[in-house]
Amino acid sequence: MTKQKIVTRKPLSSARVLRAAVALADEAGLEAFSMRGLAQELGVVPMALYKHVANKEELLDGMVDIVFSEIELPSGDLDWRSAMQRRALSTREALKRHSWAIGMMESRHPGPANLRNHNAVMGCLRKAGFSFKIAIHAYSVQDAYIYGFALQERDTGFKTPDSAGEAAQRRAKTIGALEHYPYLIEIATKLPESGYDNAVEFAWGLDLILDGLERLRDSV
Amino acid sequence: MTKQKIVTRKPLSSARVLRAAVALADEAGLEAFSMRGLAQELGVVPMALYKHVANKEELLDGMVDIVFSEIELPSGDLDWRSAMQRRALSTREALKRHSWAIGMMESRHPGPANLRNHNAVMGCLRKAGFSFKIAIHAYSVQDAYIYGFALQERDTGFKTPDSAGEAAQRRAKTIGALEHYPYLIEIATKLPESGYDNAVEFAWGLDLILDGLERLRDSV
DNA sequence: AACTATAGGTGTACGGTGTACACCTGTCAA
DNA sequence: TTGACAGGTGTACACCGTACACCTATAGTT
Repeated sequence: MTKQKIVTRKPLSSARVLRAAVALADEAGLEAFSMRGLAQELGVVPMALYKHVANKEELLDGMVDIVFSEIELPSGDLDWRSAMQRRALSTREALKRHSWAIGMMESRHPGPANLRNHNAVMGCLRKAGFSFKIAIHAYSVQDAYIYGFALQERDTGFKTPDSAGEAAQRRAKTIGALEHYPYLIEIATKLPESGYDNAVEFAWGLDLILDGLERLRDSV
Repeated sequence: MTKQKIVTRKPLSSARVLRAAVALADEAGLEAFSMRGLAQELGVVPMALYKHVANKEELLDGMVDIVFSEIELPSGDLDWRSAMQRRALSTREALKRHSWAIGMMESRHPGPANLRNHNAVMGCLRKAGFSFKIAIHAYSVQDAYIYGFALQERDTGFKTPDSAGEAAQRRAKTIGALEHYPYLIEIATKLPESGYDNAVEFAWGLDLILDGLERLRDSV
């Protein structure tokens, strides 16, 4: 009856804080993510966090690097196109799991996973025979597309998985408001019945871009 | 000496609040943009704003629609490719002027300018002969690219236009930290002397995408 | 065994945020 | 003349990030 507390709380650590932070942001969203909320989640007083993280900014930096760490690196065993495709899909998936990270992937102090990722992607392109200049271009288009798509997917996603009835009703109301926009009406009516799928959409655009790059691989 | 105040302040209006809000966000950034700061800018007490705007969310909705209103609509006088190119460049420029809007263009309640814009773009593609399905794809790739590029441009921009000396010094330090990332070192060394230009970069990727779309125009 | 340094959790407090609510005041219609 | 109303004001509340002083339990050294 000496050491044994009633409930010995596992001690904090920056890694544990970071993991909890990612989990909380995942389920609460970035808007509702606060130091105070995180502390509560960890059963601790807000200021306790500051013994393990300098401040919220640095915490966010670390969280973003966790997202980077979940992205598959381009494999050296594959041709460059397949490797790029896999890492693009993997990036989209990571951003779907952690949609709070979408606008922040390149805006924060880069962590080790970030550096490893960028180095590997650029390496894959260079080894595939792309000139430096074209490799930069190729990297830029791909990432712009990936991040931009993630943005759109987040913004146009059906947040509430409401019933088909509700969806139809809302669609009708929307169409009413769209009276003078014939092409928006076309979208509102045809899109739902066209079997639209974000994953398919993403792959389509990615293929278009990779096709274009393939054609340019041997340019200067 | 009855009516004449010392300085008769022009009365507020939602339009004036909105314009001031955009101006303030432009120069202060979204982070530093607050209702209280906006009120001060307008020489008024914070709560006065709420007589003209429901709340901050709705204010942001209106601000984003102002950005949309500054984007050139695709002209019917041009071939679809040129029209798309112009509106893409125009979008990028609007987002450079109002970089606070970058993550918000599709995430807020759409205003009239937003609807007009989307309707016109979709209309341009449909009239150019794209099938509904391909038009959706085409729209999606382009916008993902445009918004994603704006995101990257904002995040990797040289915020402080520091002197060449400082830039070189910082580069040297960066390179030191990059020891084990050969391809990042290549970027850090070659990119600055390669005459990299964001406008050129943007046009390059856009062309690649439009080339791809042109090839697919007559598909189903 | 006694002492002390330190790591890590606590409590309080400050200046910031958005905005609800009651209030006042000047203008215009009846 | 009256009274409604549009629009600016002042106060107050709950929340935010975090600086600072404090306490406490453990580990190392003597």
